[in-house]
Amino acid sequence: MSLDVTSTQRPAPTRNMEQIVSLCKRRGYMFQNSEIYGGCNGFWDYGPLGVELKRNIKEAWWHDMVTSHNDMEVLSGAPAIYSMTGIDSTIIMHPQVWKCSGHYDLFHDFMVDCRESKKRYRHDQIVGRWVQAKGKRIFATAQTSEQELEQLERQAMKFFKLRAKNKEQMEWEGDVIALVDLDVEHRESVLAPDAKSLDTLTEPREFNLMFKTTIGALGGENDAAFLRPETAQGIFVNFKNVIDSTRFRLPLGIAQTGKSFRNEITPRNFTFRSREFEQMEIEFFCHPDASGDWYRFWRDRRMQWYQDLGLSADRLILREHAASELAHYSIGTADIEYAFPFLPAGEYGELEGVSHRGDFDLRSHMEGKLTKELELELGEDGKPKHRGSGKDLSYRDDLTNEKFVPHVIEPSAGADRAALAFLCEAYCEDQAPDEKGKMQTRTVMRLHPRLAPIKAAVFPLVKKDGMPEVAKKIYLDLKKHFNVFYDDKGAVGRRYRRQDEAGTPYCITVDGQSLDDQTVTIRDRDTLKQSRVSIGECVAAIQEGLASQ
RNA sequence: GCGGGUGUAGCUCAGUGGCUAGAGCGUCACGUUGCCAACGUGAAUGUCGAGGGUUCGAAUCCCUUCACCCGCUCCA
Repeated sequence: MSLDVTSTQRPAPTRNMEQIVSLCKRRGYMFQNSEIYGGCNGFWDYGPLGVELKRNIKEAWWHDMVTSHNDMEVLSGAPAIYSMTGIDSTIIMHPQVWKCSGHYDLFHDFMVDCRESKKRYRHDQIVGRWVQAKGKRIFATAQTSEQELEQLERQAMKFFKLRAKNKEQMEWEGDVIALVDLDVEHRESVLAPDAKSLDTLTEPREFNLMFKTTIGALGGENDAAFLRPETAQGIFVNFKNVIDSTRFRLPLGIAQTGKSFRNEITPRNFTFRSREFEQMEIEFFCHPDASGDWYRFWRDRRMQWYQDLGLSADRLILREHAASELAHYSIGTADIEYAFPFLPAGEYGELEGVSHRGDFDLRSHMEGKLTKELELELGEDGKPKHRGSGKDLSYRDDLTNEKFVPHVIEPSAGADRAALAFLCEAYCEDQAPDEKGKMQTRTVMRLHPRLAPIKAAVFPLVKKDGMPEVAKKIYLDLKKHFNVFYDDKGAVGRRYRRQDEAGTPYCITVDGQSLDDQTVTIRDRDTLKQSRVSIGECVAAIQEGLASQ
């Protein structure tokens, strides 16, 4: 006897971030880290349900991209057959890795704040020039840009309260010089780029965007190392090892999941901007001539993956970076972005970046840190600023005998951001009838069955007449295949609703009829429909559900 | 880093100097229950974010600090 349910159509989900955060805490998806001590800014923990969700996401990714990859046939949209494999590298690596990758220089910016305008600037991006008018001499500044000269003039005119026609009253002296090169004793003459009064800039302060640590119990400054800010470099530095230790041939993708660390300046938006986060990255190595086609293949394939696991196409966009944003060696970079509920309408947050990186990374680890123009960056002494490994990371095609430095396509996804997006997408309040047939609000997490922390719950309809015994046996049988949950407490309707909030796609109920004919009902989370199957068919029925959609 | 807001039970929140800090939901036990949370009875639950101060007395006023949210900034 199945219920007569009318609310099968899917209403527009309520997407209130506060309610989602509240449910995450209440049901054990996510907790603030070190909460009993007041929390730790930018760090979040996964609870009993959250850890299963995140594991399922990572396992789905690894399964879909790596272990189940079909390397015998050309995939739809792919230029050719290709191989996939994986590695697992350490979080702490040789410090030179980050110097050659560019992270060391980029992640060590000195910043100055303006006390008046509250703006923050990179210290090395401010330039200025001495100027004198009305008997006063100041150092007017502007941010480095194409219009920096006009900006300087405008800043100075504003300060001296001069009209455009009187601007010749200003006497400029010397060339435009970087603020970095200005003598510190002149600080009180500096007019900040957006200030009206003098001397409003703070001391330059170092922003360590990488987490610094020390190798060795007695280590000092010479033993400084960094927690990786991305997993990608572990793949690049192991490229040669993978090629030499296997019989893989290009094109080849090497996958890795793992924690990365960045000192985000502003951790914000629940887990979206965390300082410790987990990545799922692929570095796909291919021949330079085909790299454009592979880039488009991966971009589209990764976009489709999120949709296959339930993210709505309406809330996903593929944002191609403009040509002006790209390093000149790159054919393209596309961000896969999701309309998170904490963002204003029309704005999207990045889930994954797919970029064409040319041979930048492998060459950097061969020769040393490269500029964006792919030239070796030199220090003041004319030697390489950061010396590479000197190892030959090029690839020899043993069929054509051609030797080349492979190009790389990098689909780089955030596991925590994916988890957050799936949770946001899944959160839904709909209407379901109570025992009197009156419609009640129901909170349900419509997670894809593959991602759902618990695949099925098993209930005896009532806690008597031998039903618990039958249900427990089914529970133990299912447990060999899936993460399942047993509950015999309270009214069955309440048990259903609890599973709805946990996102459990199926509830199996043992009732009076089960005792006679060895059948049970399976209730679908989204439609509330029940179907009756024999006890022996339960595993197959759930497996079918996991495979569908 | 700046400005604004918030912080009281697992969750949502009430409580603006005066009894032993409350409510709803949730949780647990027993009973009831034969399919969608709100039937009965009973129970547990709080460093009032943390530290310090003022006061006879502080969840409440003051200072410091931490976290979260919003807006700048940042997003390499």
